[in-house]
Amino acid sequence: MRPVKDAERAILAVVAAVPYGRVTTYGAVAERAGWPRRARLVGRVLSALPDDSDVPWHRVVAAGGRIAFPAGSAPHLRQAGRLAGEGVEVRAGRVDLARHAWSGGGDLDRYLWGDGEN
DNA sequence: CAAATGACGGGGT
DNA sequence: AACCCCGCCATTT
Repeated sequence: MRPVKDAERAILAVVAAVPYGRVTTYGAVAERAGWPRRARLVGRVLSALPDDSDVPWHRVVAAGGRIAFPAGSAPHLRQAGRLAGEGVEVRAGRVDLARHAWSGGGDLDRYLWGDGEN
């Protein structure tokens, strides 16, 4: 089994667990998915998502709360718009992580690695 | 097969 | 804050 496939599964599970109105970073997702220092891999996986995907990719931002897409680009505006729609304030292409960052938490770890399956 | 690329991150200037 | 540079690594040139 190609390792990167496993990573993809875990990464998507983590992103899917980010609550409405909260955000997290590529690095944090990688860490949480069990692939420390693989932030780029997270970006790669998200870039492959179909447009109709239910995965809340817009809740994932770069380090420091910065939106990873070039300012003014279509994807950038799309992400900023979705975040604003959830009550997350986006200013100068970035969000205040201190205020909106997702603290992981909950039953995610058990869901991923916990007892028995998955 | 070597070099470039990118939805990244961190440190230094 | 704004850059620049380098480490990182799967993919694509």
